[in-house]
Parts: sequence; structure tokens; C-alpha cells
Amino acid sequence: MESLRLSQDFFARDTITVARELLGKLIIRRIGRNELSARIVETEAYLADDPACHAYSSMQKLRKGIAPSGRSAVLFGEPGCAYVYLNYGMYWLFNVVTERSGTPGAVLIRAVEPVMGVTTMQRSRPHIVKPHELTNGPGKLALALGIGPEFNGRPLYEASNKELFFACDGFKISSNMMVTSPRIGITKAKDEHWRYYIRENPFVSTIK
DNA sequence: ACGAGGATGCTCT
DNA sequence: GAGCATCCTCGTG
Repeated sequence: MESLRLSQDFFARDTITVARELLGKLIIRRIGRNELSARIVETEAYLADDPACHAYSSMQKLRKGIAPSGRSAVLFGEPGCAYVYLNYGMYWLFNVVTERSGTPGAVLIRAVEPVMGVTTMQRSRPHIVKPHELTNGPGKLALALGIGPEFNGRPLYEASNKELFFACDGFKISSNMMVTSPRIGITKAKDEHWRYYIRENPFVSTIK
């Protein structure tokens, strides 16, 4: 089946809806003549009034009239742009910006299932033996798909951007196959169930 | 399978 | 200076 790029409208909605609907969608990554694709199996929502969101302190300042700047400025910008940031000084994490411009929000892509270009992904992660460990975490999938800081702020909805975008191929998930849980690895707002994953999928990072 | 500990650099206080 | 949306290695079971 032909896969179609997700438009900006898809992302210009509330973050939780986008996080849920991204499950089962594809990430397409073209590196030269090489096409990689992977199905999204785990996401997390990060909201405007959410202490775990990188935009949180900028939101406080915004109420005093100070404009967002630095790392989190992208989160206040156009929906459907990439937000890529360095975590623990070592790993790049791939998010997509949500909500209307002016309202911050993002969905973290936490795990994917490789569809095309598995051998290329393996070259990016040469020490990995077990297939499911190739892309079962946000840092891992960024390495496997070659997603780094050069993509931060890039509009993924524009047709001219052929290197990285989201697509729909008609794959559907029944609601009983979607699991909701607390987000992983955070200390703030840990009781909010804003993580979503596909039940029994071997590429999900951890079962919790 | 699972838990502890270390690597490493940016952001915020 | 503390904290951090992680991953890998090495131990044990």
C-alpha cells in the first residue's frame, strides 16, 4: 500500500491525541538512495502545563512577558517540526512538536519496529545482536535511523523535506491493543499516564 | 531476565 | 552545582 506523508494538520491538535494516533504510523528516513522505514510502537506526550516538559519553565516566564528562548523555543513554534535534544550528555532524542503555534507540546518517539532498511540500521548499531534491541528505546532508534541535531526545528510536513517525515500506510490498531502507562525515566508528574504503546509488541522499550 | 553503576554535556537555579 | 524524557556493561539468578 502507498504510504502518505502526515500533514501539518495532524500535529496541530492536542498532544495526547497526537501521541495516541502516532502509534502504528511510519517514520520514513532517506539517506541518499537508501530508504529506511519503521513503525511507531511507543510514544509519550509532553504538555504545556506539565513539569516534565522542557517548555515548563519557559511557560512560567511567558506569564511575566519573557519570550521563550533556547532549547525549548522550538516547542512553541510550528506543529509538525522536529524537536531533537541531547539527553544525559550522550543521546539524541527525537520528538515532534504538537498544538497550534504559540502553545508548546511535543510527542517523544520512544520505540519503533523496523520495516525497511534493517541492515542499514544494524550498521549504525554494530554491537547489537538481538533484533528487538535495535530500536527499543528513544536513544536507540535515533542512532538506528540516523536522527541527530541537524533535524532540530525542521518541518517534517513539507514535501520538500525528503530526508525525514511521518507517513500513514493504513495500518490500524484496535483500541484494546493500545496500553496507557506512566512515562519512563522522569521524576516530575510521574503519576500522569501519558505513555502509549502497542500491547505485546517486542520492540516496546519496557513493559510497565 | 533484571538491577546497579558509570559515562557525559547541556540547562536551569 | 544539581539534575537530567538513556544506554551499556557486568554482576547475579
